[in-house]
Amino acid sequence: MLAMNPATSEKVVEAPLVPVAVESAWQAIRGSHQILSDLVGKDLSEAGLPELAWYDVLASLECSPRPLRPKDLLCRVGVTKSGLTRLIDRIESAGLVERSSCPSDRRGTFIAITDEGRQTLAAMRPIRNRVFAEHLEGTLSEAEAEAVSELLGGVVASVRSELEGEDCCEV
Amino acid sequence: MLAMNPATSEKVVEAPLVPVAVESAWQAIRGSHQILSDLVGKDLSEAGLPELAWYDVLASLECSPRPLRPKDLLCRVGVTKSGLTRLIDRIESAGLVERSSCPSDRRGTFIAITDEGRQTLAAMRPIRNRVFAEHLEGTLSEAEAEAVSELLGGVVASVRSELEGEDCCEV
DNA sequence: ACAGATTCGTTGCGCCGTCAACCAAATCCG
DNA sequence: CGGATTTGGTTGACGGCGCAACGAATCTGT
Repeated sequence: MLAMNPATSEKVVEAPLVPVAVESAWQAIRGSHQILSDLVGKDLSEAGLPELAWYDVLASLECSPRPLRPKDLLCRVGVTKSGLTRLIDRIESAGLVERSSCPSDRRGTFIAITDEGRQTLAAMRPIRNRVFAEHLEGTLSEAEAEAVSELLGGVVASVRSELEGEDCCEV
Repeated sequence: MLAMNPATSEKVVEAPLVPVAVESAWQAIRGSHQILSDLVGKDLSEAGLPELAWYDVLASLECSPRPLRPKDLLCRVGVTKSGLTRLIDRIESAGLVERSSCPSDRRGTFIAITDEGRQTLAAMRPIRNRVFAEHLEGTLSEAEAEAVSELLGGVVASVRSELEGEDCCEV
């Protein structure tokens, strides 16, 4: 109702106009994230791992050559400091990790994966992989997966660099 | 340690082996989802919209030609029945939507967006769009966004069709 | 050396979400 | 029709998470 004479004005709106492609890309990201998280989370929880985040913690701990501290884990899991404290509490009381004190910094805590934690992780890994293998078979070729990884990885890197060390860090 | 003679066995492992591209695509999906949700959620909440999900509800209600009921909204937002009930509770007590009874099915409830809800949505839309415009500018071209939408949209559709009407439906 | 600022991890509080149970209404089917 | 099943939405109990405040340890600058 405001644009009375479109022939004389090239841009009648100055609000940022997001192309439909971006909008639907965003919806696709949300959708795929939710559906895949659900799938993996459900299978893992049926196999005995209560939360998807446990997997991230255990995997990060196992593949790291040196002992990790909560602050190192912060970037690998999508929670805040306090959330991480309680997450570790739970995993520890399940016997999969162990806290120990860090000698070089007496505020710090080392989080170490236990043998049981390693066994659990070993049991969960194929389950997790099977979900991807089964549900992406024939839908997302390796080349396509690489393209997704390239494009979205670029987005993540770009946004991270804009925020310039606000908090995150990623793998 | 098990594969003693790789020359004579083509496949030594039978556990599903997920290609690295799929793994990193998954990480990219998670990362981009988290970082973009954070960005949008933070901007919207600073502008007065407490949760990102409110936007989805309001937008769904506004663009629908006919009145919607909770069960219709279930697919648009990533929550369960009970979660949706309470979500609507909150939005309603903020005055942005209104419940009314559905005449054709007396178990049902109509959720209608109020004028205030429409105003709020109108105020939020450009804020949300600005986030994408600013942070994807120069990082994700329209063609690339389309590619992402195509690939991940395909994944979503494929998985949904496998699950064959388990629950979700999507836009 | 020392006061102030910063970092690391924990904790109290409140909000939000799921699960399971529930009630009411509708649908199915002999 | 009339009982059994299914569907739509709400509620109670419970658990996870973020925010803000805290205490302890470290770092900084003079």
